[in-house]
Amino acid sequence: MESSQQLTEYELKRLDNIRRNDQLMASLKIHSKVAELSAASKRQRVGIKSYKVSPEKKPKTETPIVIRRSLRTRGMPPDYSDSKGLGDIVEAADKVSKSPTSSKPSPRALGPLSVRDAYRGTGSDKLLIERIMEGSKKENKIFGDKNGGDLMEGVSESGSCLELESLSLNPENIARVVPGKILNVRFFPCSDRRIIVVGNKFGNVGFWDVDSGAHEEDGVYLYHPHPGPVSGISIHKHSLPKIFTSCYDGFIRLMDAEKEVFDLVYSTDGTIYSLSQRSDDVKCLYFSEGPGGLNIWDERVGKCSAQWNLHESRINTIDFNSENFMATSSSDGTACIWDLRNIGADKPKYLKEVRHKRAVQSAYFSPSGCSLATTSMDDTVGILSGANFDDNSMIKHYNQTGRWISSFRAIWGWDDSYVFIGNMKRGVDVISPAQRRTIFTLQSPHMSAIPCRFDAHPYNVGVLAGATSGGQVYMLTSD
DNA sequence: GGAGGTGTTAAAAAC
DNA sequence: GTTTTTCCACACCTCC
Repeated sequence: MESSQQLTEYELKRLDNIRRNDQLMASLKIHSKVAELSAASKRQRVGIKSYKVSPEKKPKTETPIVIRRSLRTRGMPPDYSDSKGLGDIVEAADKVSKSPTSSKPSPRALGPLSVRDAYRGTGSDKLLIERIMEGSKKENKIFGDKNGGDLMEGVSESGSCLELESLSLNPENIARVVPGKILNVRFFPCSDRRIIVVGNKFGNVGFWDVDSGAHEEDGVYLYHPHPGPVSGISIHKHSLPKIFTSCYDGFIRLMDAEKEVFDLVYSTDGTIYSLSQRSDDVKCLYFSEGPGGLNIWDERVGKCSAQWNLHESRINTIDFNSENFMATSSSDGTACIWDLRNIGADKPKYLKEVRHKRAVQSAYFSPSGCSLATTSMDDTVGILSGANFDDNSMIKHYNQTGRWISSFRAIWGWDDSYVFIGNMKRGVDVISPAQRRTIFTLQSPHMSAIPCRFDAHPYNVGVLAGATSGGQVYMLTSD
């Protein structure tokens, strides 16, 4: 064994650096996060696609190391007057850092974060960035040719476009994309490719390029752009290289694959619970903030163009149909439909309200826009349909997920025939709104955890992504 | 009425 | 293989 006297000056200096880095990391409380990610990478099973974490990587500008305590975590009500857009960020950072009582975020942490610095993988993410850019160029060309129209493969004019019995899980289509609980899952809106984006409770954003073919990274890429749980992911069909993500800690970032940066779009002391965009508007972001607030961020003016208080408690989802209607679901036990042309600036008035007995986790419009599906902790899935959404039916569905599993959210398939929702027996329940009952349950021996959050591929009928609270993603297909 | 405490639940991590 | 840990939902209970 070498004694310290035999160490070279360089080695001593290096050990000293390591010791000081350890102290710094301990003081910033990120040791646990690193250990967690390293441990997770050791545990992965052979044969299952998984993220791989680089243990050495210590980025210079790491957002998560900033101890940033929001008003909420300090037990104080949110101060909406302090919400800052991009134009005011430097000023906001200065103001906070001068405060003697609050912890001091680095102003750099409030700026853009390079994709390279946010990356946590072992290999290169060059292939992913290339794939995203390729997909974007192709989609933009298609939309240019088709004058912006949507094209869905396999949709027939009448009846359902999907044979339920053919929906299955191929063991090849399983990947561990991030560590921990997934809160959001989205397909990249690209017609000839399956790229799945997820956000987890640690602030990671993971990508799974399903059609990548076998290579070192398994097509799985892990980033860490946020300090807290990722509450929303939005990728507009007509603005493809741009991936918006929001987090509980009050940040909205834009991953621009072209610029290779996670830009900071919006920052607030409030909690951001959900994020959405309208299909006919690429310039505005709709997001929920604090207990019941809903804001519209307008990119053209660089600030919020509207701020409403629509609910008594947090807004869990925001969705739109093509008729200027917006649906919100809230933990106050209601879901509401709003007419955006006539919402009322001061005292917003809903067009329709659905009352559940407990918190409402989601409210999504059907593909036609004529129905609404709500999911509530009161063990029902509500279907609102008919003229003026006057018909309301409540379908029994067990939704008690406990605290470790993300709450269930019923989503629509590729037409108005079916609604998909997870169940506690590691299956996917299919509800028929017409029959007002669960008509089918998809189960697979390969599904080792409960799929709780879903997304239907926007162009490929029968391609359904289910995400679990252990970081796994299942891609069901109907081949 | 609201602050504070607790039970629920499944999967990963640790043993 | 078994036990421990996770802990940013929510509902329900008690106490003040």
